[in-house]
Amino acid sequence: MTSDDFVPAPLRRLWGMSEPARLGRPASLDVNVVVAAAVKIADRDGLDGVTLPKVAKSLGFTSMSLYRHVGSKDELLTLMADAALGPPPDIAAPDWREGLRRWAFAQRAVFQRRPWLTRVPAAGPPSGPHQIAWMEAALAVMSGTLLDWAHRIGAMSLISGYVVQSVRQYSELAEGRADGQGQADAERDYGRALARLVNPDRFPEAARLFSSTLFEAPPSDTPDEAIADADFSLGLELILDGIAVRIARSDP
Amino acid sequence: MTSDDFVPAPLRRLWGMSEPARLGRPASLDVNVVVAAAVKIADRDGLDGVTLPKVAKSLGFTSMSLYRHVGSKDELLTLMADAALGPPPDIAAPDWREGLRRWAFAQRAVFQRRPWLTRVPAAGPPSGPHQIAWMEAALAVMSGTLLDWAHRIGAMSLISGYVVQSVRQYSELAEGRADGQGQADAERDYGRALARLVNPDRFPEAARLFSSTLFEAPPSDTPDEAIADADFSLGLELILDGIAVRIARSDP
DNA sequence: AGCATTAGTGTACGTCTGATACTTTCTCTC
DNA sequence: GAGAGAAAGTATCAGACGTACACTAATGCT
Repeated sequence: MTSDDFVPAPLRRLWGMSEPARLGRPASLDVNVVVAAAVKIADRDGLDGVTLPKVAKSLGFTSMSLYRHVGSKDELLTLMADAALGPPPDIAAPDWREGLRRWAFAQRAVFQRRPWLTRVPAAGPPSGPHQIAWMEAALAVMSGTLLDWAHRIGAMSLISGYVVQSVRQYSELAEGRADGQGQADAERDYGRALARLVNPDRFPEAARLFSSTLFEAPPSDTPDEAIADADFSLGLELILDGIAVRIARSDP
Repeated sequence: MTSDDFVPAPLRRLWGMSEPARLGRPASLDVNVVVAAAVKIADRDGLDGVTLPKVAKSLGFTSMSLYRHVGSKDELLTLMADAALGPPPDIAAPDWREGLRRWAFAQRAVFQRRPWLTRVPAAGPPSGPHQIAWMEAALAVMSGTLLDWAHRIGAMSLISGYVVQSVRQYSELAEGRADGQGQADAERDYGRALARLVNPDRFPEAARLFSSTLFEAPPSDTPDEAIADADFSLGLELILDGIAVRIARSDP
């Protein structure tokens, strides 16, 4: 409708540039209220629990009223994602490697707190103010290196993608268990079931894997969280090693 | 119900161990037919297009009839995922690095052909025969290295997660565009829009990025596919570098 | 004072998953 | 060779969801 500086409406909403509208009936609702209510529901019921009727009801309005403020459910999801991400913490570190490590762990902490964030479909490249702030943090960490822009973005996306992927996978598996079974127990059962199904002639390596002790009892006093942390770090350090190679290579 | 070897029903269906049932009315439908129909619909309409009524209708049955064969929609998705993945191609290669690279590209090709595969929620660890076959292929490639099991699985998951993540991201963005706009054009618009929104005081690095020429015209004769391939390779080679470091380290 | 403008509502439609209780069609046993 | 019993497929139904459309209600500008 309006065109303050040729910025489209969804972006204006993302960046909080909505003018309060000087004519007609004043709104008792605004984007931020709607988004906050939606986030609260997602925190409680997951992403599928977020429906327009439920969000509206939690605010004492009808479903259709929301469309005055968000345009579509997909847009609501985008707004929720940026709001729920929040600003990045301070990750000041002595070197790029420690900085990126902290960045990854900080992002992971946010996603673990709100696993539904990892399932919001990306409607476009990162565009929200919080997303940009996280981006800034990662770029700042790498600003001392000799990497070019493409590699900086590549490294950042790789890490960020890894974090998303690993948290989503972990939370999907945790949901799949659902009963009181812990990760360690589930892995043991998994290993045993597949040891019976996997034919050593067709799948020699996999058979060796499933008859190895890898899935059997971890010392049992190891909490699930520690296993998950170790798995996560293993992949992350691998990525950081790769980035290190690249940095060393661009420094003659 | 039955208990051939204490293998639960969903796994029996995955591995094609269904006994034809010797009593009662014989089935005119079976799991494979249902799954094949569902896959065909997913290929045409995406994952959200797969609904029990539609699958049933395409076979000339009613929705409820499917429950005789699949148990739940989630189970159907799991079955679809393994069926659609298909067996891995031959990726024989002179060394682990080339082998993993081919493995990654092969997986990417499958996912690009069926982007909905990247959105099937993981109901459990990889358990289907095709998933195991792909696993076998990756493990075989690494069998010459000195990595321990944990690192082999870690490397494999990292690559596989990267492939999934990057194809999903790419296809989500492509859907988001929807109009005839290509990737290059969209990136240019994105860069310009954000150059206006990003305040250089709050986000100095990001501002430099968006005012850099990175998002501006790639030579314009570069097809979208080539951009995507280059982005994908950049991340993949980074990961492979990381694995190389790890392999070198375990070889004294 | 009253009109253009904006906020929020009511209703309706087509869609989905899955529960329950049924009819139909087959094989195995007597 | 005839039913008994078991499994396959159906009919109907309830509760939800997203959103299009046309409506009423409330306000500030002129």
